Amino acid sequence: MVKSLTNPFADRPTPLGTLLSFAGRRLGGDLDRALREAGFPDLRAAHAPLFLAIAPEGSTSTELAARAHLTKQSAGELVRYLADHGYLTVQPSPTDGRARLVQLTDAGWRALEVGRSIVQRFDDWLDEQVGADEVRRLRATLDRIIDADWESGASAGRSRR
Amino acid sequence: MVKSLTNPFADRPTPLGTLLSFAGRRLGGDLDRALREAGFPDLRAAHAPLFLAIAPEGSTSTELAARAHLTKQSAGELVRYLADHGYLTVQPSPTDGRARLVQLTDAGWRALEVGRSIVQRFDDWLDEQVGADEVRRLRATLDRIIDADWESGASAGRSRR
DNA sequence: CCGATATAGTCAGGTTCCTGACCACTGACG
DNA sequence: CGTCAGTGGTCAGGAACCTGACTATATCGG
Repeated sequence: MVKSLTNPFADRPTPLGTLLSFAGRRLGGDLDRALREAGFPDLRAAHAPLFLAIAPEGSTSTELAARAHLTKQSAGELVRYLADHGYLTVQPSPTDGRARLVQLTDAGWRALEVGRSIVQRFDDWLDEQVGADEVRRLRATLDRIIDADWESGASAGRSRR
Repeated sequence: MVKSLTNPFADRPTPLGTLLSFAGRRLGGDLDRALREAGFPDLRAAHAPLFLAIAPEGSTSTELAARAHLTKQSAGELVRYLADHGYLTVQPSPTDGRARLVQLTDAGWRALEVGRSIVQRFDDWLDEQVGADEVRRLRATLDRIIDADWESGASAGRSRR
């Protein structure tokens, strides 16, 4: 049981995008739970890419957005949340009047370390399940999909984010 | 440019869940766009697993939720939307007074066909990019992740959805 | 030095998911 | 044949994304 999953009728395989979303949600939920159990109930999976994108000397939220593949709006909201919860500070940039510089606090650095070890634990589990080699392939294929450029013909619309 | 992606500092690899979510969003967006261009501006990627989960004779929305890996609430909302837009009908089950039976309309069947061909087009592109073999591995690994059971020790909490 | 254009960030509002709490009906059992 | 655990579905509310429109500052070209 539990084996049925999507699509028992028809020969149609589940669309890859759907499958990726399922898997992403699954892992995200697991990470949320692990963070809660580790004593960081106010941190969630969505914050991970942000933490990883912050340069030691600080970054602007627009930089974070670009590196974390988010819009400026989403990044800005997450930054506000994390600042409110004491994981980072935001101060005006000394060199650019428009920009605001984001930096990790001590609590932020601690959270980053804990998060890293949790993620490591999952990676280890997966290595064991499917093999480190397979995991490498998986990452490579995902990278390929993420910055694919398959609009070939069609609607002209260039530009992204 | 555009090549940097997450995490240029530190040795830390992007968490796999994050990567999966990026890729899923990316493909989802592409599918949305393709559907719009194909003349179905009111259909989105999120609807795909639902269409695929509907049995020819009809299914209840709770069945759809289980097969599409969603909560009853999410499935119910999507069903309402698709019914409002004429892609499916909802009628009381003759055999169970609580249940409501969901079926595809003619428009629903047409949309299903179009969607299938769009997804096929992307699958072909990906096969060509990374090889059919690689894609098979990818699907297998994703399936593995989706119904993984890695809570080993910890918090006892069994049950899921 | 000034106007055009680009960039940093915000505000408003929508979509797709989720959890928790609840009601209505079913079906089994004592 | 009446209670009641189980299940189908809804309501309320929150999280993490998005697009589009806007303001304020920066920078570049003449």
